Amino acid sequence: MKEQEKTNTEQLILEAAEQEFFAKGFGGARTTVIAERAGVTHAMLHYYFRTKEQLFEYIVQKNISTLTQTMIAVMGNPDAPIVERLKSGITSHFDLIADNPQLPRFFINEVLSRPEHYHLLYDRFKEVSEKLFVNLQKDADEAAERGEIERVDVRMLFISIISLNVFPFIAYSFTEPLSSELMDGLMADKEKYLAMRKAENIETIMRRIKKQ
Amino acid sequence: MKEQEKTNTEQLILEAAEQEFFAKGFGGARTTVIAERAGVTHAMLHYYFRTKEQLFEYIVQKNISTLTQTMIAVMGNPDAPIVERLKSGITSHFDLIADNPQLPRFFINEVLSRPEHYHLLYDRFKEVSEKLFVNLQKDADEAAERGEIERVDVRMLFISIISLNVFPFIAYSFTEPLSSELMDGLMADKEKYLAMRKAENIETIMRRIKKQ
DNA sequence: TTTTGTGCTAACAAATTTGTTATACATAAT
DNA sequence: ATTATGTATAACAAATTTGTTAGCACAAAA
Repeated sequence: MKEQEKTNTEQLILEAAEQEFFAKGFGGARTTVIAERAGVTHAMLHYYFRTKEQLFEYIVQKNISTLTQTMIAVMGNPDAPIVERLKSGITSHFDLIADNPQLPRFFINEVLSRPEHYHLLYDRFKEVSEKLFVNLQKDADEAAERGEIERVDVRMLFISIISLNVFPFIAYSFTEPLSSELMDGLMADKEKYLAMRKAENIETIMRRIKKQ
Repeated sequence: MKEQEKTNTEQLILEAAEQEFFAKGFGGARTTVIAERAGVTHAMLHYYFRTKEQLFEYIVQKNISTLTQTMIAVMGNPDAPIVERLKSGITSHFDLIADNPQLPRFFINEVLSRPEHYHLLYDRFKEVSEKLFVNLQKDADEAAERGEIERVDVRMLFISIISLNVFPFIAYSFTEPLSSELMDGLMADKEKYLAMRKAENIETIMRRIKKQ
């Protein structure tokens, strides 16, 4: 049996565990609930994963690369001109988060507070980001030199993009049910709302760098 | 004894509980740890607050009005011209969050997932926000009519402002330790970094509404 | 002085949650 | 056919966490 091919029970446990840990965090999640959700006996959970801690660890490992991916996505395609590069960066980052809407909240809550995980994430991200940051800043500086855009600090831009892209998903459970009445149906159609947000975020960042 | 004047022990418990609940959430927090942090016996916690649930409820109630305040702050001073109004709105919102940096994360994690609290927050916020939204949109529309700013949907602007202001605090524990090396010292001086972020957020929104 | 009530402690009980073990049973290897 | 192996269950044990109780000390009221 290959590494990837997990037994059905194991898969069921992993899927249920991810949902529970994403929803309640490590401290709030209950292994009995995970077992129930997976439709297996409680003992099976401890058979496949000795402890709750190990099961959690597995879920973290499984998702850590996706998160790194999203951070790198923001940097956009280094071969495209700066404006296109940023547009594509924002777009692909937004789309990745849309595919994994619970991921940012999970990592902020559970991973960053634990030094072991934090450092793992940090190392992985650092590996690839350093060059990309320098490269992106160089691109931006050169474009500014040519008068195409304003001179900007790409690290600040990076934080703005992540804020604009991630926060709406973190707060969606909050904003969505509020929407119908309070926001006058702004988010009634989720697909439409997300498309609007994505366009708005691109527009916001484009205007931020636009030469005046 | 007046309502507000709590005994010392009760205060100690409340302060420790807030820290614990903010840090770990309801499920993750332990009443024994709260008691230890407060420097009182475990029985005292149950003496003053019958259950963990009640203690949690108390902390939520205590903080819910602050959160509503922050949301209203974004709307700015309705008497000022639109540009000033938005600038003051962003500034006061940012400053309020800076004073209560753990509040957004706490509410997103703990309150919005619980319908009882969610509805309480919703009702409180709705009370005041509806008129403010209509009023702000009217201001914006009139200014756009006069050619002072772009025509914008203030609800989208509202979400952008909150994203830009709140996310850096939600993710601070994440971004800060990363900063020294990875972000090349961007956040080394916290005060300076926050001032920069605030200015950046104002600049970003101002450019978003600027007539082109 | 006695009584009453409040804040408190220590020990304990109950409940919940995590983790283990003894056992069964199917399937594949010897 | 027998043995070994992996998957499973049910019942149980251990640990953790929450909640309770009996009673002490001390202050204020009767």
